Amino acid sequence: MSPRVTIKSIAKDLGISHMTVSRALSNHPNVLKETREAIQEHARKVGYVKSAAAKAMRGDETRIVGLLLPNIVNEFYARFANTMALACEEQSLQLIIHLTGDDIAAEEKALQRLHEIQAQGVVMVPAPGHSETELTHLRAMSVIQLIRQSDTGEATPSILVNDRTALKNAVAHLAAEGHKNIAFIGADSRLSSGRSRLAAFRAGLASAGIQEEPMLVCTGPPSAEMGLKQAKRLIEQKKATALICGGFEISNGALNALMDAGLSPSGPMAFVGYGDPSFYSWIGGGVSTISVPVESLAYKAVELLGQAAFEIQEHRFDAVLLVRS
Amino acid sequence: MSPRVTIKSIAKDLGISHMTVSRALSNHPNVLKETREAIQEHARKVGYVKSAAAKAMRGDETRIVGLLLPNIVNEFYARFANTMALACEEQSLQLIIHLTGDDIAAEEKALQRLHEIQAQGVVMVPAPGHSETELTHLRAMSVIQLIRQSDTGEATPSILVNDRTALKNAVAHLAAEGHKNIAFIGADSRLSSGRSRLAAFRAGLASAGIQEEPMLVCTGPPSAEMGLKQAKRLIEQKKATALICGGFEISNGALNALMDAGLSPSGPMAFVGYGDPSFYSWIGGGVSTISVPVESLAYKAVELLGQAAFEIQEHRFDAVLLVRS
DNA sequence: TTGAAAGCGCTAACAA
DNA sequence: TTGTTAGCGCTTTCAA
Repeated sequence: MSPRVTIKSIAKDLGISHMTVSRALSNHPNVLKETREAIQEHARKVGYVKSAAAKAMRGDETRIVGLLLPNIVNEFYARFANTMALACEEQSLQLIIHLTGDDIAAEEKALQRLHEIQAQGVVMVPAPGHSETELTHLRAMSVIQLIRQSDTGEATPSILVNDRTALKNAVAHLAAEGHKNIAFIGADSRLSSGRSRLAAFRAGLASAGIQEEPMLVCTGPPSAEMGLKQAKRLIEQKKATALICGGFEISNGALNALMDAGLSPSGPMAFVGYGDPSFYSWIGGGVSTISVPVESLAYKAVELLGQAAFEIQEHRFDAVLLVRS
Repeated sequence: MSPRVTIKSIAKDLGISHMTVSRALSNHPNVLKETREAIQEHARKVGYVKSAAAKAMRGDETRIVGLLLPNIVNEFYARFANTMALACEEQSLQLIIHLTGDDIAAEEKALQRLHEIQAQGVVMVPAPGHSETELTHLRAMSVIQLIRQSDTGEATPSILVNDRTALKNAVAHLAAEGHKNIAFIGADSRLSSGRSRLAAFRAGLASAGIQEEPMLVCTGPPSAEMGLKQAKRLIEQKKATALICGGFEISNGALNALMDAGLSPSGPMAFVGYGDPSFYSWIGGGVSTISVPVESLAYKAVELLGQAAFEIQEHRFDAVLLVRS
C-alpha cells in the first residue's frame, strides 16, 4: 500500500507547517481563507482521513460501542442488533459485534479487545458462568447487561424483560384449554432469567391448581440444541400435552423438534414459544408465544450508552402472551 | 473514571523504566525472570491492557474488519454475518458491522469511518447507485464486494452467486406444472445482480416457449417493502398464477404479501422465493426457493480477508432450486 | 495568521 | 539486564 496520507505529508506537499494543515482541516478560524481552501482541496484530492488512532491517543472519544450476543441468527438477537445498529448510525457510533456462543471465555476475550480499543460502552447478554478477570474490563467501560443478569461482582445497569405475568398467563391459558401435563424447558439456574422464568412457570401451575411433574420440567444451557433435544425427549415420552419455552434459543430449537415430528404447534403438543420472530405467525395457523418488545430494549440500550453519568439501575420491559391459532 | 493504566504508570509504581515494563509485558527474553513476574503480577492487579490506539499509531495491524450490510434481520444476511463473525473470532479479528439500508450516503459514511480506524479489510453488499468519494476509501482498504457488483471505478474482488441455472430451472419447473403467467419481481438494473437475474428469468421463459408479459415483470429497489408492494399488486391483478423472486429482501416481502392474503405458497399463486431461511420449510408445507450457500460465501470472505496479496477476482457459488410442497 | 514544542502510549534502536 | 531517545499523527499551548 502507499504510505499513509497525514497532515505532515500534506504540509510537505504544500510547503507549509503541519499545524496550518491541522487548523485548516478542523475549520479553525485562524487560517487565511485561500490557504484553507487550497489545503482542503488538496486533502480531498489525496484522500486524507483523520487517524482515529491518533485522536484516541489524545483522549478523544472513540465513539465505538460493543455488542456481545450469543449469536445473531436467532431473530430476537438479530432484531435487537439491527435496531441498535440503526440507533448507533444515528448517533455516529460504530458498533462492534462479538458473538460469544454463550461461552464465558469468548465473552472475556471480546471484553478485553473492546477495552483495548477504548470502547465507550458495551451491551452484553452475559454468558452463564463466572470469570474473575472480567471485572477489570467491566470497571473500565460502561457496561449494560441485557436480558440476563450475571452476578459479576460489579454492579452494572441492566435491561430486563418482565415476563412473569406473561408466563403465568401462558400456563393459565393452557390449563383453561384442559391441559394438565404442561411441560417447561428453560435455562438453568446460573442465569437470573432461568431462575425467574422457572419460578413464574411454577407460580402459574400453582394458580391453576396443577401439581408439578418433575419429569416435565427441563433446564440446561440456553441453546437451540438443548431446546431441540429436550423437546424431542418430551415428544417421545408422550406424557406432556403442552409445552412452554423459557428462552429465545430454546424456543426455536423446540419448535424445530415439533415441526420435524410433524406436529402442528396447536396440535397434540400445544406449544407456547418465547420471543416473536415473524415466521411464528405463519406456521401452522400461528404459534402462540411470549412476545418481547425488542425495539424498546434496543432503544433503551443506546439511550443509556449515550448518557455520560451511568446510573446503576434495572430497566424492565413487559412481555405479553400472544395467543394464536 | 480513574486515570488510564499505562506502562509508564506501572513503571512509576514499581520504580523502574517503562521499557522494562514494555518488555516484560511483551515477553521479551531480556528481562530478569523475577522482574518480569513481578511486573506481570502487578499489571494484572491494576487491570492493565495495551492501548490499541498506540499500537495502531505505530503501524501495527488493527485486526479490525468491517461488514456493510443492508440490514441484519433478513435471515440470509444474519446467517452471513453470524458465520463471518465466528470465522473472525477464530482469527482474532474484530468485526464492525454497519447497516446501510441500501443507502449510498450511509455506505460512504461507514467506509470513511472504517478507513479512519484503519480497518484491514471490508466486506460489503454495495448499495445501488454511485459515489465519487468512495474511491478514496476503496483504495485504502482491502474491499470485497458481496453478492452484487457495483461499478465503483476501482476493481475489487467479489463473491457472487451463480443463480442463472437455478432461476432458469425455477421457470422450467413452473412451466412444467402448467403455469403460463409467471411473474417476476427483482432488483433494478443499477445492480449487476438485478440485471443478471432478470436475464436468467427471461432465458427461462424463452426455453419454456413462453412469451414475456411486461405487466408481470417488476423491478425496483431490492427491499422487502418493494417485494410486498409488487406482490400485492400482482395478487390484486389476478393475472399471474406463479411468482418468482429475484432477491432476499424482495422474497420475504412478497411472501409476506401472500401470507397476508391468506394464500398458501403452493396455492393459486405458486411461489418461488430467493434464499432459504429456516422457516421456508415450515410454512404451508414448504416454500420452494432458490437456495444460496451462505456459509461458503462467508468463509470465502474471511479467507480472502486473511490473504495479504489481494487478487482481483470473482468467486462464484452455485445456487440451486429447492422444490418443496 | 503561522509556526514550534510537547505529549498522548507504545516499541525499535541504541547506549550503558 | 536495564534505561534513554525518538517517532508514529494529532491538537493544545505558547511564541513569533
